[in-house]
Amino acid sequence: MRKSSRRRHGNLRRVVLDASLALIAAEGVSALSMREVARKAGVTHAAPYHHFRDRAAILAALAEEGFGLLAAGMRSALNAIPAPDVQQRFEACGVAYFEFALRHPAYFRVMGRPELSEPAEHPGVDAAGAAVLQIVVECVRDLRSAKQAASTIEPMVLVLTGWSSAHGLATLWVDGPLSRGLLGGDPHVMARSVAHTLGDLIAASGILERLATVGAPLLKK
Amino acid sequence: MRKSSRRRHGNLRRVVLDASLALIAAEGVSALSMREVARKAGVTHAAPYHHFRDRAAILAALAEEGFGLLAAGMRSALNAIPAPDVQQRFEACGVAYFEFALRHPAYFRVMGRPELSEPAEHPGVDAAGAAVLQIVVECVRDLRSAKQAASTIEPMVLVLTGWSSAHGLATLWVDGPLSRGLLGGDPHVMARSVAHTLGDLIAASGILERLATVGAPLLKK
DNA sequence: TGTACATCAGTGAACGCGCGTTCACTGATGTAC
DNA sequence: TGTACATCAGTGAACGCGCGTTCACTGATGTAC
Repeated sequence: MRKSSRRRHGNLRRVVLDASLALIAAEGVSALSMREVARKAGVTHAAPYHHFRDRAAILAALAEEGFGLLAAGMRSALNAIPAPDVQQRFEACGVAYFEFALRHPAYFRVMGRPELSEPAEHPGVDAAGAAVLQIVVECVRDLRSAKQAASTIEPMVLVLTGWSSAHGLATLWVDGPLSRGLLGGDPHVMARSVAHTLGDLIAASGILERLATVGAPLLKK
Repeated sequence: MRKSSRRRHGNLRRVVLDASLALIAAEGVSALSMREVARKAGVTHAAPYHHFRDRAAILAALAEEGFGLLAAGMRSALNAIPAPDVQQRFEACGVAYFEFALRHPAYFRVMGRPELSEPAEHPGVDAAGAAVLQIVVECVRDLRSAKQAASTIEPMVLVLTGWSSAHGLATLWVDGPLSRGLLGGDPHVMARSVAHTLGDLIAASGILERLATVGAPLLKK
């Protein structure tokens, strides 16, 4: 490639974003620096300044893009399931959320640390995040008409569910949007509500009697 | 304070750890540098090297300490509830986990990013983390004998529960111990298991019929 | 179609800064006698 | 109790490095005529 052909890149904004994603996926958000990303993009370290004011601007662009992709993924997962199967749609919603994180760890990392994108200066980020939450709300709303029986649940899966809920709520508070008033609640009440919900669900589902027989071997360990 | 009185600190290891916690709580893990922490500890920038080999050694010490505190908090919460109340104990377990994160955000941040403490060089960290998981497993094991009826659950709380579970599982995979083989499973199976568990529990609990009447106003919005 | 010109994305040198790490040092403390 | 000495935690100077940011510049591209 001749030196001259690198002028008037035309595409640098996208190239910088992709290079940032690669960097963040490989070494974490803290590895993202203007100079390193320029290096990875094959461009002088001052070039990205023509497209992004600073590091936070790159992160904000990635966060907004990521929320858009996540929302699209969840909507597409939901569309693949007939409207009457509300429980499967609810489950698909959670699965899609996780699958997104698995497929796009760099986006997920940036989205999970809203303080890095200086939300006050980039309102689009919060708006894109709110759109995702809206999907979850719709899923739960749809659940109101469902009536299905519980199947067998393995104890270690119950452990994982409980752990995920607790860890997720904690993360959403400590490093996420909950502490910034998203659902506008007291964190202690939230914690007790979620824990109590899981407990109630477990108790009312009749799963406990089955655990005694079906799941016993796994918990022996 | 005379200059001479600062010699033979005697306490610097603890002071450095506390200064690190303050730094991490205020500005995140990436704000922790050897020089900044020394400055905050009121000591020359080379002094901490007599107690910690490098930055990772400080983080490893914090992570191990944090897991110990979390385990102690969970055990103490469990001990406050009579053994027969297994569902309340299960709920208290999740609440204690969250309360820990709320009270000790700096510890929680470090614990949630195991790669920073170079676990290969600091095996005590993983051991301390495993001890916490063991407590959750015990809680679920105890649940096998419980039989209680579900009370009323608010729809937004159900949203929060689902969101927390999905976000928690995703975080535990992307930036946490799950991807390092802790429960030794395929992530896609894990995601489907957790989602299906929640769905099953919701369906089997009979909560759905009640949502139609009790929770309707909240979902209208 | 061909030419002259304006634009502005990318260049490369330069600045000051905080960082990690090393090193010979020094002096407060604890111990042996 | 008093003295001499060994220890080693903390000092402060020094090194090289990558970073963010600025700046005058330059030359490929698009447009007007």
